Amino acid sequence: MFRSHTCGELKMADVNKDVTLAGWVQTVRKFGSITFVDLRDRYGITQLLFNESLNEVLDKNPLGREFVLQVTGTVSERSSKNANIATGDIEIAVNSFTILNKSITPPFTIQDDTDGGDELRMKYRFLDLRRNAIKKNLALRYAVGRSTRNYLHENNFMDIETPFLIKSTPEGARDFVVPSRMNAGQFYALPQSPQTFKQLLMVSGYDRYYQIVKCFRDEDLRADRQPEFTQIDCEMSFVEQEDILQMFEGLVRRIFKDVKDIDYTEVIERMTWMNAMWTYGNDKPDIRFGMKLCNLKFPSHTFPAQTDIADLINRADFKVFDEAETVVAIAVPGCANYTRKQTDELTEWVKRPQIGMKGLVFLKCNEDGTFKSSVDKFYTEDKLKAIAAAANAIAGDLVLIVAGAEEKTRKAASDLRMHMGTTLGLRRAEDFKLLWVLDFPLFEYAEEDNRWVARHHPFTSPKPSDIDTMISNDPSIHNPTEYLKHPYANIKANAYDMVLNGNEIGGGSIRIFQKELQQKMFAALGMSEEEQQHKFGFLLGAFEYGAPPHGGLAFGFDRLCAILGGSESIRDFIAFPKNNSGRDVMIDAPSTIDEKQFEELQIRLDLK
RNA sequence: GGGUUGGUAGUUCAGUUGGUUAGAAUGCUGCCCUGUCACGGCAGAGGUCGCGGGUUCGAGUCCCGUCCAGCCCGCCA
Repeated sequence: MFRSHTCGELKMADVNKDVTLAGWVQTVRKFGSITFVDLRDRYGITQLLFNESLNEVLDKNPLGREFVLQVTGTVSERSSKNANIATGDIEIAVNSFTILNKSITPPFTIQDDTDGGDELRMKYRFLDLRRNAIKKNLALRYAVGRSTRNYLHENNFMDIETPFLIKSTPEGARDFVVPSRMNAGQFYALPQSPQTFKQLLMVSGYDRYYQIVKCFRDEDLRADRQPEFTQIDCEMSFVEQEDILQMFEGLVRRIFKDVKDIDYTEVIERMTWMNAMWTYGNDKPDIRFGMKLCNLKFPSHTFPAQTDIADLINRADFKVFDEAETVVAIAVPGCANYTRKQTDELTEWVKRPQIGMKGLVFLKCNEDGTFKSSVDKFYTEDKLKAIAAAANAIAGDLVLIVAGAEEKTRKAASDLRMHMGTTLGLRRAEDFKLLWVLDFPLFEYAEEDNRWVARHHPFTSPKPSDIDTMISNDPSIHNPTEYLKHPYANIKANAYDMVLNGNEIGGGSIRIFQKELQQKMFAALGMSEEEQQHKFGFLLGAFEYGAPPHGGLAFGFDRLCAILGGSESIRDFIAFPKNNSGRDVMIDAPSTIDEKQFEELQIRLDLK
């Protein structure tokens, strides 16, 4: 045995015990003839005391940071204690030591507040992983995984592995492809999700399946997106939407309890997609704070159930509003005293290409009951008051108004709302609020191909009440400019997303389980019968042998961990992540391969 | 594909209006130090200012291009 104890467990009760520890040298503090060494391992840090007699040996064998050291000694009470670490009451009076391995000087400090930048930390990830900050994140990830497995196991779910070398599918994200040597000229694809396999398992009767599984998508990356990521993938048979929502509310509550010791007992709010877009301009709203959208003007077809209040702003000779398709306001609490500089900064913020607005109208609701706006010359004080009232602004609020094309403006209003929420400190990392978004549209219109694409995926079932509409109508779009009038535009999906603090953490749907409806779906997406057979013949075939009604969902495991850990970026919740360009800078992948490998694959490289 | 911010010592950064020998902190090396725990003190080493081109008497600084990294938009069924 290299050690009798870890570096995190010795306490006052262990005083006078003879122990052997092994770990890495965190710091060396020399005081003439005595030396303190902090020894670190996965469990903590223990202070070692090298006394006068050992110091001479130490001088001949000097220790450096990250040396691997084994020491034997006696646990003793410290004369001055350190309340900051768990073992701070004791130290080890070292009798003998062995340097198990040396280390060259690390390129950055192995500390909570390391001096290393992201790029360097990624290149030396094996050193970065020694840091507490990352260790804590990986421990949290492990805890989320354990909690998930326990809950699903207790609820009769069975973990079944599905293959990674599968078939490329046309819909959805770009596939990562793998050439087949034994089938020259043919390629596997890595799964974007185990979707069809878990549906086949339902056909096979494994009525509660789960897997914590890697998925692969060859798309551009973000702080919260990696080319390979992990999903908690679940599927259930003989269920309706409500059964699934309840089962996985239970899972999330269990995770909150196990991992964060939070009793999330409150009712999880539910909102239709239409309502989310109307109220927040966003299909994954952060509902921890207000600042709801006030729709001053909107195209009649987008929200048919809503009352038009455009008269409030129209025909005031203010061209921006008169000509805009959509005008949306938000009331920012307590910001009426914003200076010209601050409002100018907000204007610049919405004019950035990422937001793309032409400008920003603001209306200050002063504490004294007066109003001051950037459109004073177009609107009377009474009108301004009415607009402020419509936006639910009270004295002291700053009303921000954006105008333009529907989708862009709604998104800008949502982005502005989130921006102000962050600015005002209303988005605290340790406050958690869950939300279900329901009734997504089943289809989206793809202008470039003049056809429908599945908003979720092509296996999603329409709402039961919309099945008839789907079957009895021709999906083809004869008049592209009026696609919104096509019956398919209004079909709602039996799909649901779980949203946490403005992040989509999971999503799923009740699936189509009848062959005919699935074929209708494929046809609606512009797939010929031959294509359907070629790409999904196995699924259609399986549906002929008694497929049960089923549905499921998948959680984004990395993202869920990051949010629970209070981070926007998922990278530090993944042991070996990739950078923005999909590179692993530690192992330097991707990389070129040998000519011999190309020969075996019968592939010739001909880069454009 | 686009926007934006950055690239200067091992590391994290500062660097004025274009002007003498490019600085700080930290890390590293050496010496001193018996109670530190961000130990302290003294001394020292350490730089192709990402790369290429241009403007200029003179460029870390200005211009053009390019590469790399971070964040965002598009994209992500």
